[in-house]
Amino acid sequence: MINSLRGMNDILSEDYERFTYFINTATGIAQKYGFHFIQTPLLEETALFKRSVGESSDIVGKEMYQFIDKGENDVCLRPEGTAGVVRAFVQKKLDRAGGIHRFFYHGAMFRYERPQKGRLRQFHQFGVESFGEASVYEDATMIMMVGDILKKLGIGYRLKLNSLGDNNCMPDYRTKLVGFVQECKDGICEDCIRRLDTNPIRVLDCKNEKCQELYVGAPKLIQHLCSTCSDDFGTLKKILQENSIAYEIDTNLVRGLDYYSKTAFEFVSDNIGSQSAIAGGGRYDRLVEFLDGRATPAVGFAMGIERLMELIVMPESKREGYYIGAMESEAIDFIVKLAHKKRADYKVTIDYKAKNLKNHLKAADKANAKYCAIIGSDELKNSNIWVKNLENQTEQTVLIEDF
RNA sequence: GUGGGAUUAGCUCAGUUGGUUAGAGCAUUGGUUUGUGGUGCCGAGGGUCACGGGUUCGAGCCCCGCAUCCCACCCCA
Repeated sequence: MINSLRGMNDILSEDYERFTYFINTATGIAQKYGFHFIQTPLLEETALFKRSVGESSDIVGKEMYQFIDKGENDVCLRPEGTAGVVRAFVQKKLDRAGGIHRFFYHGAMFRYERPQKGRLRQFHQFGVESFGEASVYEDATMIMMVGDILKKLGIGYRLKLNSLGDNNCMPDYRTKLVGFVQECKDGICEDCIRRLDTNPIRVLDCKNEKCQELYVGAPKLIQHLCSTCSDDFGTLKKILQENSIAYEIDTNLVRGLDYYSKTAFEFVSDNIGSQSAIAGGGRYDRLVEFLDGRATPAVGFAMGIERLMELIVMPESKREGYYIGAMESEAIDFIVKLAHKKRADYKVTIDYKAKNLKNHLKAADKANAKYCAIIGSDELKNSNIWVKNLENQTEQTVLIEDF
């Protein structure tokens, strides 16, 4: 027997119901916010992710499905969605068109990691990206959209918030932080020593307790923001408060992708094990430029569909359509015809075997049909059909032409 | 990539110190004397005990390897 690859799952039956329910819900809400669907390829040039996600990130450093194709191109299965959307945005020259462009997408992402609950090698994300709007109101709108989606799905969450500063204040802060960490270099872990060179900000969310103890007195990012960043962060908090969205400031929230600036946020759930992040996003005003576009402010987020699926509260399934059966085998051909006609407008389940009424009712119930329609010897004689409403238990016999 | 646990029917799980033919519930399926379900009763089918080796008179059980899942680290959605 050939099995699926490690960390790659089939989605069917109940999982598929949840999956599509999520996609439909999220899509509906994104459209209400004025976003448009975009689909980008699963395979992209490796350089795209190296330049956008960043070589210092774990994603690019060790988790990419990277290979050389038959044309000797260095290509990669996408590990995340933003890079491809930005590439498309620049390629279609929308950066030069001006105005605001808002997109949403969903699809498979690939990361070569050790799988566990809520972490797969092929997983699915739903994400949105907004280009051309520098206002922090757009950041708040993103957060509200995530909040709306989670609320509609019945999912509880905590929202973590931070600001990463911009070109003005981040470099100064980074220098200060590096200075601080150099002072306690003897006590920190190997990873943090490496981070000092590659991406010093990332020491802040080091999980090592010893490191965290040493960093307690480290300079805090949000205390070193320039006035623009600081004002925007204040405005963001105000907007969230006014819209009744609870948040907690997490000065160590750095996020794993290099392209974020200013607003960074993460939605976490306490009910799905250690992989607790269910959505994450933020502002990335410099990424379009990095990818050879005209400088364009941008902000976005992504949600992990598999992690969300465990938390979704599904609406009650309602009885739907018809179950059609016969009690005499001579009637089978006729009910096949009837079902064909009825399927133009309704979901129809049909049984090809003649059975007694009790068995048909059982089967109709199992099929979750709203009506059970049966033709027996009486009905055959009188050209009518017996129909029972399985919800309210009313029944009637009607002429075939009225069915 | 490193460490730990698990793997028995379609699903959830029992299975004694190694000892005949490996069990249960749910699901599937058949029947249940006259045409009424979701909730009665009686039956049936379904297992290479993950896979590959080894020890033993004898292995679901012990040993080694391997695959997958789960947990932790790492990281993230």
